[in-house]
Amino acid sequence: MINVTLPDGSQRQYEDGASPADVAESISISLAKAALAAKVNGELYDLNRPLDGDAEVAIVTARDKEGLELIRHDAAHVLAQAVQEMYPDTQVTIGPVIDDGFYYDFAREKPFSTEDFERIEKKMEEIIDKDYPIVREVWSKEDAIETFKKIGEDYKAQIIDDIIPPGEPITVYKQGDWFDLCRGPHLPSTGKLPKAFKLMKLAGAYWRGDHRNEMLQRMYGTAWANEKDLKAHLLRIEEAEKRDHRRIGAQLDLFHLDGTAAAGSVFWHANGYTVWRQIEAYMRRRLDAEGYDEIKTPQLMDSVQWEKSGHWGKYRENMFIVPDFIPEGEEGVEISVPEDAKLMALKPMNCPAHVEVFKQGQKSYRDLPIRLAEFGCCHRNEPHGAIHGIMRVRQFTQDDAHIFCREDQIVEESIKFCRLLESVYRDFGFEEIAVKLSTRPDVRAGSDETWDRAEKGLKDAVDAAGLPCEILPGEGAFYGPKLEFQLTDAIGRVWQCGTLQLDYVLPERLGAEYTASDGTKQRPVMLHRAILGSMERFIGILIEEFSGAFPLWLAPAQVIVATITSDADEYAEEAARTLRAAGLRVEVDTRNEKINYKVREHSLRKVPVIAVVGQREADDRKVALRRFGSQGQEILGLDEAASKIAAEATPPDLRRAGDE
RNA sequence: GCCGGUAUAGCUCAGCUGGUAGAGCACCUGAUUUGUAAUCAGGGGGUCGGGGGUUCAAGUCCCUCUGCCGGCACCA
Repeated sequence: MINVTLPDGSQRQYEDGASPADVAESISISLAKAALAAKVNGELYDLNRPLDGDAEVAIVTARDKEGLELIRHDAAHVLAQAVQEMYPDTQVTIGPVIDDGFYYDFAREKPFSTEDFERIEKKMEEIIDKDYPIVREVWSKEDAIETFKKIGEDYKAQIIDDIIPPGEPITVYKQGDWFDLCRGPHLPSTGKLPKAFKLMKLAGAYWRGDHRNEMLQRMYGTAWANEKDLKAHLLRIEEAEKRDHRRIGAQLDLFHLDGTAAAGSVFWHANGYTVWRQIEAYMRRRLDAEGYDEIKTPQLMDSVQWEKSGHWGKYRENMFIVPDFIPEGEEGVEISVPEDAKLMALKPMNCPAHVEVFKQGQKSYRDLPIRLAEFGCCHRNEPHGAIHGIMRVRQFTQDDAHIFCREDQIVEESIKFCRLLESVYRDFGFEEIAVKLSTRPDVRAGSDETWDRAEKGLKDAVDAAGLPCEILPGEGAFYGPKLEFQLTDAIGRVWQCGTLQLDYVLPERLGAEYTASDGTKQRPVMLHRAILGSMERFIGILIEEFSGAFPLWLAPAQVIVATITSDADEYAEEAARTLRAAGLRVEVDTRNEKINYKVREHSLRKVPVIAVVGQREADDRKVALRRFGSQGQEILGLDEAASKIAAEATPPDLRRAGDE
């Protein structure tokens, strides 16, 4: 007999060899029906896998996180089986669970088409209807490799060969005639898989994620516990697409992109640039208050400078090179660059230039830390497939700064930075920030003691700012560890925004030094840091975060004064003057249109406040305010309205200053 | 850069098996002076992404280049 402890603490006895399925059945018929797998002493078990002895058992159903993952994992297997039955010339590779679903990578000469999806889904449903038992088998590594090789599954054989240590057994799951290498666990049979899945997209993916390998065909799918959840998910995607910054950027006339005229560079329109200017002004105030010195450095620098910094050797293929010469010859004639032309490069980053500024004159230990900030416009020749809206561009402006400090100042400066970043993100409405700490890579500069101090310094800084942090071992730059601060866009794509990187190397390479208290020359440590990351990316994320309905302080047009009849035109202009005098961005709409039409149009533009004026308001010197997102109206005296809206439109940092 | 898809009016899109382009919105003109999410009528606008080919004839078929979209790789 074996003793089983259930999650509620109660105990039951079972025959030797009993499985979680027996446990579920003994509890209730409905639980037996809903059971997908079990947690046995914390480890996930197949429902029919016999218990090894006394155990704590929790039955997993579709309502558990693990249950949903099982469903998705099985959906991937059923997909693979369906595809191989329909296209026998296909090899399977891997098919993991991801957020909201799964994917499976197939190797096949001929490309699949999304038009095949419907037929594949039908085939998957057939496999579910056949209700094949899913059977776990334990094979030896050698047998497995031989078997998979024999049936032409070279990728599988390779996976087993590479991943499984010699002599260790592997598990194989069979469903009908089809089987796959898999750690498991799985559902007891294919019939348990809810018909609440959908194939979503087709994409290329390199075998093992390495671009030197062949490209496989990846099928993405989504799978849920029931049809209702699936529908809800599809609806969420649809809603998220409406928030796409590229779409809203066009709708609200914020910016445009022209891949032919300037691939990967943004044409900012007045509306979008107004948002930019508010953000820039805000950041400038925050930096001023934190003791930064704002500077401006050259766009083009001699290649010699980039050689010194090390960028020329390592990152040249991502830099825009500009030969410094005067073209000769007739108009329309091909320009040839003289061989002896000096080469310049558009800056891909600001650091070397900031070191140059630091190096001017003598620096004492008393001067440190020196914090040099720049809204630096950088160019990077990104791979074409990487460009994405305004999130990943080839010309972008960083809210960059470099802190030159002594080693004993690192922790304090890092803490100050994390606190500032946290406060800034909060001001923009971001509560959840993902923080990653990338630690020392195998190949690195500097001693272990230095790395110990640096990594601890960054970790202490994040902790002090009260931010949760994930460690990415070995992901740091060769010159130092780094913190990355990530935000998520509407579709769930994660973007790096803020960063803090410790650097002992560049000051050395470029010869930055200060005079220490004992009169010796010392190297400063350099902290590369950005809060927003790039203006472009950050604004892109803001657009998606707010669906284009910016908070009042950021909105391109804050108030629209809209007339009902032309009798109120003159008063509308006066109202606008009053509102503008209060510091607001105001537009007037005196067009010969119905008020319904105007309200609709400005609501679609997501203008925060519509001030309606008709004869009544003109007579009483009032305005009827309608807020974006609400139906009601508030009638206020003109002066009162101006001061009230202006107070609401105060940027968060100035509001705090005003409160104190 | 790689795999797949895609490109028609300012925008969103229609245009079957080849027979020299169409809708809605937007825009312009006129009428309408209107009280909180679309007033009515008329009008203008496209060398169908570029180049090449097949054909009596190409938006439609083929090749190629470019951009864009979805992934992958990359992201100092």
